[in-house]
Amino acid sequence: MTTKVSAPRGISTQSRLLAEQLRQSLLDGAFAAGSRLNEVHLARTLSVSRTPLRAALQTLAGEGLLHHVPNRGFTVPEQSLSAIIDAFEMRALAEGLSARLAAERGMSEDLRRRLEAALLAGDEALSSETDDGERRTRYAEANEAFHGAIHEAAQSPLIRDVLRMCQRVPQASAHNIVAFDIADMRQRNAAHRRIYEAIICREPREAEQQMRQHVLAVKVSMARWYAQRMNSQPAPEPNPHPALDHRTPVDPAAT
Amino acid sequence: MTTKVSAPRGISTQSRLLAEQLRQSLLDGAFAAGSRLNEVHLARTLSVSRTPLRAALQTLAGEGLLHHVPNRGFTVPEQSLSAIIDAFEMRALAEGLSARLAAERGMSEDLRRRLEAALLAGDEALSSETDDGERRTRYAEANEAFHGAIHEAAQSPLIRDVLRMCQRVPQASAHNIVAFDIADMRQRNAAHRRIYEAIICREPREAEQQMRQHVLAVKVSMARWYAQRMNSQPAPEPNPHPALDHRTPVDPAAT
DNA sequence: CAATGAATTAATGTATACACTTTGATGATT
DNA sequence: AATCATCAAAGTGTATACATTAATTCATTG
Repeated sequence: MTTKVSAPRGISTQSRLLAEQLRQSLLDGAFAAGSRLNEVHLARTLSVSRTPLRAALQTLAGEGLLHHVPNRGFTVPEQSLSAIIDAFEMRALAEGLSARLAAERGMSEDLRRRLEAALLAGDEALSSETDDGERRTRYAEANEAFHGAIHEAAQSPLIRDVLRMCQRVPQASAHNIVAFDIADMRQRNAAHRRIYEAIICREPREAEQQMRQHVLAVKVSMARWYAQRMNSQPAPEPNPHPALDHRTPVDPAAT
Repeated sequence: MTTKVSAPRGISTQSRLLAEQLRQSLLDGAFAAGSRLNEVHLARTLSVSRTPLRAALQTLAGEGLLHHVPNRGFTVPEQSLSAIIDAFEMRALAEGLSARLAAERGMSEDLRRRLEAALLAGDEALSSETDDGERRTRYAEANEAFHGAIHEAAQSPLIRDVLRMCQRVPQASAHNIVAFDIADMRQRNAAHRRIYEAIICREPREAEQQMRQHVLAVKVSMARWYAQRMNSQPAPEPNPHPALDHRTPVDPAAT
């Protein structure tokens, strides 16, 4: 009964915004694995109609972030431990290929600067004397910027999408560094520097090799962390994120 | 008008069937690269309403088989030569990982039989004295069965999806063997046998290595074929498919 | 005549009504 | 009491109308 043109439209469509928003929530683990997404409920919660919501869900299902069963709707897929390991293995190969291509194709001035900035940001995050949480956040950002610049340099939409697919297992995502202690981070940072060198010196094989080892090292950290966590805390609850209980609005400020 | 329940429904939904059908058409190259898909037209052609059609298109866009721009609809992405090469590189790594996991995790009796059957089918296709087209078709089937069995043995949904993503470049698809001559096929078949041996003997590294080389060899064949084709036949027309030629002309001014 | 811009047309995005399927509950029958 | 049939409730799938955005046409003007 509201007027048909209720919300002020931006340049993008509701579907796109919804997809983006939900993707982020899913990667943040806001929805419990295995849980079912109720369309009417979610639509009401987000103040949209079912049509754009469904469009977004279809997209995310295509990306593998959701599972769809014909007359039973969309569910959040549950990831086994082996699935997480596989995701790291795959990501190591894809990131390696990405680094190799970056070394082969060279980096633009702009990208090179971004890469160096990311390295410096990593250094700074490690040397600064803030509290642990803050350090993690800042290192995670630097880490993501570093890898992102390389992905861009590779100039391959396919690899970008493959990497995105690897991150559909949130634990294998590039911005997940929860498993790191400070020593880990230092080692990762050193590895970044070696990768950077290899790319700048245009040594494809070296870049690929270094990058693979780098990602596999992350895998080991993650596996170790998981093992500990499993022992001390038998019920691995999904990340209780801000206001993201699946019956509360995803983001109060989101319009 | 007709009653609402016009078509006899199967166990699946229209959206799913449409997605499947369109995916096949896209992989077969039935739609010209760069062409725009008109929803109303396509819906009429396929005798469905726009809603399930759009659902299918959303899914395919999520898979990367289509491109979507907000108020301009769905288009078939154009693949550059480098994109094709990248797809092979990525596929080589993913298939390699797949083979490695198959070797690590072992094959069930059923899968082993299927693998052997695929090998025999390959042998037979090569030794039989049918015409060339028939031989290709049969070899392509054997090839797909061989790789499919390995993918299944790897038991990794992620890798399966990554491989599917690699095949969104139709030229890099496992069932595309148009570039092969008989000598090529024999070499491929021999490689299959080596891969089989490695997997059965539970030698993960060997399996991975052999598989990578195998796929990269296919890449070389394909590249050679493409080069020839480009010289002799500058206008590579897309495969004219059944009743799906509704194409809206590509804007000639679009560069 | 070229260029610009309003009006027309077509195509996509969204809302909503309705049909179909699933699921859970209720009650009858054994 | 247990089992199964039937039905009600809720949820998903589809059709269609309408809104909005892009593309085209055509007239006006410099």
